[in-house]
Amino acid sequence: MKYRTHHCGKLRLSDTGQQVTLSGWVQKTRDLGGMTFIDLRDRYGITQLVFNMKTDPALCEQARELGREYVITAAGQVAERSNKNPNLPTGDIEIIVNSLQILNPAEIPPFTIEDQSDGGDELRMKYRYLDLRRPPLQRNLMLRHRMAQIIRRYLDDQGFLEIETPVLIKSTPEGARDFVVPSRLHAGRFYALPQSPQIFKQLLMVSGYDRYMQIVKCFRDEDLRADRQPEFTQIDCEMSFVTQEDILETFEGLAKELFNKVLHVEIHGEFQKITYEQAINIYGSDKPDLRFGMQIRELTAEVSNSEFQVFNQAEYVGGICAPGAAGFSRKQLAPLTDYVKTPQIGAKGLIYVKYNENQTFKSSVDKFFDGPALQIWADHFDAQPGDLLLIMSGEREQTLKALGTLRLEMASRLDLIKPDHYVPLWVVDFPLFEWNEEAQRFTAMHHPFTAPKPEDIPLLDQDPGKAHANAYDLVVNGVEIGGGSIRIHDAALQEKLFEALGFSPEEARERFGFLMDAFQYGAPPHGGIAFGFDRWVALFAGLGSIRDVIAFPKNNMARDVMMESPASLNDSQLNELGIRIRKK
RNA sequence: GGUCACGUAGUUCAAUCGGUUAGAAUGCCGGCCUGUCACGCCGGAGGUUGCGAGUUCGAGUCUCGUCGUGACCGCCA
Repeated sequence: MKYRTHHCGKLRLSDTGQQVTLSGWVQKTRDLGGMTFIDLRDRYGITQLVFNMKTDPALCEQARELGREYVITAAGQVAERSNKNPNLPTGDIEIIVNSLQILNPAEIPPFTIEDQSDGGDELRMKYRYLDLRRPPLQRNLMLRHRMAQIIRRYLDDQGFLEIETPVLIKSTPEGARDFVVPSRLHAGRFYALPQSPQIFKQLLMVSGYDRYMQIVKCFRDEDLRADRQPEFTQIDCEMSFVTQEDILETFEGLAKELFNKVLHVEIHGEFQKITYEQAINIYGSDKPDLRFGMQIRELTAEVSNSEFQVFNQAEYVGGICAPGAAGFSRKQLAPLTDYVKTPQIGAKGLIYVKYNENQTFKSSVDKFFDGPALQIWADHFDAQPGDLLLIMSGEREQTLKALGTLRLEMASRLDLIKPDHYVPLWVVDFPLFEWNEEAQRFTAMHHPFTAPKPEDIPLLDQDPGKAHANAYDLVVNGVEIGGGSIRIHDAALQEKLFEALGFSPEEARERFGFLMDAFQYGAPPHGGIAFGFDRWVALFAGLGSIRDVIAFPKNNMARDVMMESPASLNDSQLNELGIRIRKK
């Protein structure tokens, strides 16, 4: 027998009269008594089957017994409908069925398999294989597939080779926590799963594969978020004999290709570039959303000589100008103040200045600042009558960060963010190091193989915190899509960096000796980039969470609630691995 | 490690200030129905209010603990 001659999205009016066979899932039965309609679904669409009590009562009775999600094969003749359904691509036709076979009955599913399911997140995750039957999820996975194809083709055209790297590797001291795999053949030793193929792609450069790419799983044992999974997919790339400019140009091309082919969005001209420092000062974030303005402006100098102690004692005073928001009532301002004072944001307070339409001012600091003083502030923000200034003060870094969060919050409250609007940009000149309070030492901001800017190499000894790197991120609409750097290709400089990061020479040798050895044998200058593929797909799908662009994701406790992983091992497995579980 | 929210019928939700028999929609089951496509109409079944303790004359509602789910902070080179 033949299961199908066509799929369920295929048949049109022009196929009328054909004898066809379709297979799929019963989406819905509509039993009218004398006749029964069945919507048959596969991943291509829905086709209506029709059964008539008058022409074939036995078959019609059989059709009435079908439940939701039964898997069936139906054969029959394509016929024009007397009542057409304009909402369905196949809505002009139906199949007058003359043979029906149940391939597999189905339990009643715990939620509806429709565009808008009635099921909650928890239930849909537990029955992920049912959720994946729904068209929105199928569209997401198809989008993901299509983007992967475009990426491979584009990079192939550019001469990149896709080369696989190992998944069982060695734990490295820097960066995220490693997922670890015990070795049976070497009891007491462990592999680690790669946080990224970083070292391997650099070794491939040493080996002369001057353009490498891979769409590859990476693993990080850290706490999860809506846009973070313990295993996730990177578009991992590396190039030799290139400058930062060469890399940005190449991958700007990739980004434009994806925008164009997938979203039909044409991005004209070069992507904006701003430095890390600018991003922090103007947007309070290293991944700014440039779909709207409302830039942060510093006011520290302007407010320094007042009676207002809060400002006088602050390292930093700054704010944003919310356009047209002077009409905010007390009822709207109070929750905003509460919002910035939540522990997550950690601001001490929020000062507002209403620049009224009649050019007067009303502020929460009227006691300390008169009209002319506030006018200076307003001018500083290029505020128009009708705007609302929101000011915060405190420690510089923390206040900028809080202002950045407030900026996003206000944009959403004022509805300033247009969907289907995309503003990509490069954030460049990241600091080489950041101070880690917990470890009381510098850690690499990007990773320990990132090259310092040549002019900053002397700073490694004098003031490492001030050194910048040839490191860059691609940011779109406030989402960090990818990042990379020019790498160190000199063994001596690499050694110096390990030293700056606080590794003893022995430690560096133990962990990365093979890399430094490799650099002794003719390492080309090289650099690269890695993109968060899941995030990129989610961005294009218009989703805030990457879960729905991953077929089988984990929940926010890193559990797979469908298969119930992670799970215990039995004693014989543990014995074989030489592992004993410590109680509590 | 921390903060917050939620957990009631298969499902999505409701239940006033702590008050009497925990409701609705949808799904499900049965019946009727020949042009439906959110089919319609009639009827029916369906509940350990996540779990445990406490306060109270009385707890879905308040308190504590616990488990689960989600969001965020820390963390994520």
